[in-house]
Amino acid sequence: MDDVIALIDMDCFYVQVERKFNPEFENKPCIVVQYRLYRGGGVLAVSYEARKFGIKRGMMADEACELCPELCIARVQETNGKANIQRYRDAGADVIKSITKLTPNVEKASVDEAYINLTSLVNERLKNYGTIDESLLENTFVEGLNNPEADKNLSESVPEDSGVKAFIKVCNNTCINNLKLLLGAKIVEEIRQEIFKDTGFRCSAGISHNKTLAKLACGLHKPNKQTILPKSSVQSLFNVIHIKQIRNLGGKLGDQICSDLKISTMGELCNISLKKLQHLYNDKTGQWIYDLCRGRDIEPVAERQLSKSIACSRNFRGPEALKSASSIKNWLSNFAEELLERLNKDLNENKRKAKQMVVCAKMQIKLENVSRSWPLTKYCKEAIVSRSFNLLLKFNQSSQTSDRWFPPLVLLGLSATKFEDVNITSSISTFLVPQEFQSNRFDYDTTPKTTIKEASKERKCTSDIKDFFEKKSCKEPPISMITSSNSHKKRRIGPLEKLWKNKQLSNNERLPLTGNQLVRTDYDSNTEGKSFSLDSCKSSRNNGKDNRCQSDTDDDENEIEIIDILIGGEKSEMKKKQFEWKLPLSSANISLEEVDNCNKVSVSKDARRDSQVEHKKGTKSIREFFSKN
DNA sequence: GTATTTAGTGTAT
DNA sequence: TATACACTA
Repeated sequence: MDDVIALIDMDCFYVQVERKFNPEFENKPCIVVQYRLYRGGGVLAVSYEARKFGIKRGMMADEACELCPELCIARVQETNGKANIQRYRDAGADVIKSITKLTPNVEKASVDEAYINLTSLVNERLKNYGTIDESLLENTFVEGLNNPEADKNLSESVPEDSGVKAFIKVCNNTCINNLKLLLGAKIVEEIRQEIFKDTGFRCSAGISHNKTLAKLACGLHKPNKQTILPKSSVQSLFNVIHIKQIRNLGGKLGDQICSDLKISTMGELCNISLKKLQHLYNDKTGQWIYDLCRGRDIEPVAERQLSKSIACSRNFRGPEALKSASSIKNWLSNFAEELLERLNKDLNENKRKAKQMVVCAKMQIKLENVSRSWPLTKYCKEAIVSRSFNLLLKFNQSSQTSDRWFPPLVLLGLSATKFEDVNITSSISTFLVPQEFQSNRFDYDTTPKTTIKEASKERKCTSDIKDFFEKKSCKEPPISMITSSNSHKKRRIGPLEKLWKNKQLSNNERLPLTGNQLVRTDYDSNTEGKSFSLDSCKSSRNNGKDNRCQSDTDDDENEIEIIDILIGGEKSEMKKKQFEWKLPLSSANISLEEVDNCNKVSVSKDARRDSQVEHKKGTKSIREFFSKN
């Protein structure tokens, strides 16, 4: 309850995005529509000018046009006979990126909404808090202290009393939590300005102590405004708020509550005993409702700026219902194609790969929903199409010798989930680690990396790597000098090596290596910074008591750090597993080769096994090399 | 004759 | 884990 949570909600987001492409839509009643054959298509977003005509989201476009003949209509792009909302996804990602510049505690809640946990930022500011001037909160309202009545009979140019002045007074005299909300609102004003500066998009916001209250507050003043909801105003607000207006109560549960208890407001819900709620709904839900109507909600803001799944589906209603195996296969192929395009874009931008695929369908008979899933091992269209089709075949009641399919499908879709990091070092380590110790024994990091902060870190690394390999005539590659105390020469560290070092910097602990010869890296100036050779060198280590590798020189120390990362030490450490290098490496080499006019990475190693030296070499494209598997 | 659609998250079993 | 379902914008 001492937390400060904000919800940012983009105002009629799709309309704003379309206005960027069609500036003539600015300041006019405008809607965004998807499809057109049936009654002009469905309305997805409505500008505030158009809302005055009574146009609502979910209406059909023909209906909307009747309400406002001069309505501007933007249509969602279509690819392969299916609506494609990538434009809005990309715009949404830009907004998240902008917010994340100020704080990483951002949860993407939908394509146009994000929760922000401002608690630590606010506590920072609290330390050197002087006063906050009303003029810094121009677009802020305070629920319960504002006075909408004040100007009702006055001219429109007189603004409603926002309540900010009164709230500042309250903050100075009373509760620290109100002051926190005030500081939070100041930060949100800044965030909203930043979003506008970066993207040109306007948004509304709510500032309160939890997600549910922030969401409710956000809806109180729109568009391009923000609202503080202090704890002291919650109960009186709840007296006029319908149960179904509250987040997560807008569906069947909300209906159930209203009809079971013959009530309609959150205030009334407060009069119901915990026991009764738990009896009607189950212990967990009952407790949750009991807390919620008292303004309590403990759901944390998850630090997550990327989607957990990427999906692609379409309805086939009425006559469109899919009635043949070939049409189903065709659509699966379209979906797989779109999905793979998005998955590859995601892989590039966010360095992660989906590990599970789900095919879902709704059958016309009984409108029964079904889904089947399988482990996704490679991004391959044909594999996805045949696997999903074969799984669906089990629901086909027609003879499989004919093309006829029964019951017809009214919905079909594919969804990719269970994302895992593709780690830059992992492919190198997978190669260097003997086969028999890979897989189970050596499970790379599977903690989801879904924040932009981390993703952009990775992105930066990739471009360094690309630069490293792609600059064909780089006489003096960007070099950082490392001096060693007792070494006779200065070692030059090229960008790729630097990258590994940088990764190490974020990792305090190191991995114990046992019974190994360590590998040494040298920068080869003759090849203009394009290759490394990794030679064996002598080094001993402290036997496990200390996690650090021992070495005689600073130089060795640096090298060992690099090698730790090379073999995936960082990842093992995170999983609290100890990695042992069973086969001593005598040498390893990473280099760039030109094959078929393409730059390829070649990695080779010599490992000693039963006094035999085993030589292995592999060549991959740069992209393959840096992706997992 | 039909008809919000599509894409997400979270929970229960 | 697999599947179904609820809820949301």
